[in-house]
Amino acid sequence: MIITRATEYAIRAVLFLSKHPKGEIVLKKDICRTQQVTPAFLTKILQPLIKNGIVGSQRGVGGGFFLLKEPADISLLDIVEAEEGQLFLNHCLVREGTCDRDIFCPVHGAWKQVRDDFVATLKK
Amino acid sequence: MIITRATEYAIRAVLFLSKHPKGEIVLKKDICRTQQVTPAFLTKILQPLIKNGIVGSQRGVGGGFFLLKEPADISLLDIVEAEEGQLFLNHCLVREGTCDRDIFCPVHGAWKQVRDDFVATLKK
DNA sequence: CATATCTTGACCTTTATTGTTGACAAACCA
DNA sequence: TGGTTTGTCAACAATAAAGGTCAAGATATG
Repeated sequence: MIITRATEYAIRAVLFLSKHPKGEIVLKKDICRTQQVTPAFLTKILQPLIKNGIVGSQRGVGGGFFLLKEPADISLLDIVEAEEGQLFLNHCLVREGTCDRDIFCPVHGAWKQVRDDFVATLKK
Repeated sequence: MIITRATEYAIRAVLFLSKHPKGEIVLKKDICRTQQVTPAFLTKILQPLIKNGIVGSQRGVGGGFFLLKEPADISLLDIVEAEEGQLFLNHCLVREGTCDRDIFCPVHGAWKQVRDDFVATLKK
């Protein structure tokens, strides 16, 4: 019940990118140097962010990465879900209807609320 | 970012125990039968609950397990923390002061709030 | 075309989860 | 007393997930 290091690095990378002027391209090695992560691993971590339209990339000489959104419009939830997939907390909630206990299980509703509250807080 | 199966079984076991009259001893095999978990694994799962004073046990003929608290006084957080240890969500929060970024990192405070809210919801 | 840089997928290592097993301790009963 | 039932505990094994590396390929620049 803890976010992965990949997610943690992703958050730091976005934070680092957000400190640069909008549209400015940041070199991978600059991110690595400041965030203490190897280039190979950072590459892997950035891909989900790119796929989810949070970060943009540019190849070739002078290429690198940059934010595609306003920093204020990026929530922790966006990054967490980009890296780890949709957030469920509890196995029963993974697929609605999978858990045949939802009708009588008093905890089912509680988990749903916990999840929803958690997601709501991360969105802020 | 999901609870383990061990925690999930623990919650079910507590739920099952709570359906029995207070103080009534429930056989391990009855818990196993109804919750689809092997006796050996259930034994392992129940130990942390016993160590944390949530469940009591009785050896010998007619022995088994029973709740030590009123069901209403047991929160999901009690069970989750018994099984998985204290909840942090984020590595920075694992040990206060470990993360030298807390002074300038805008996300640090956010995670702390997310964690606190999450814990508060689980307590209910 | 040569170089810099990102992309992709396969691969490897380490750690955590999910169980199982067997020796042992305590309660009960005859 | 001694056997039976049941919980306790620590070690072990299998599997899954996380953490991380690498090399071949694609694309932009000059």
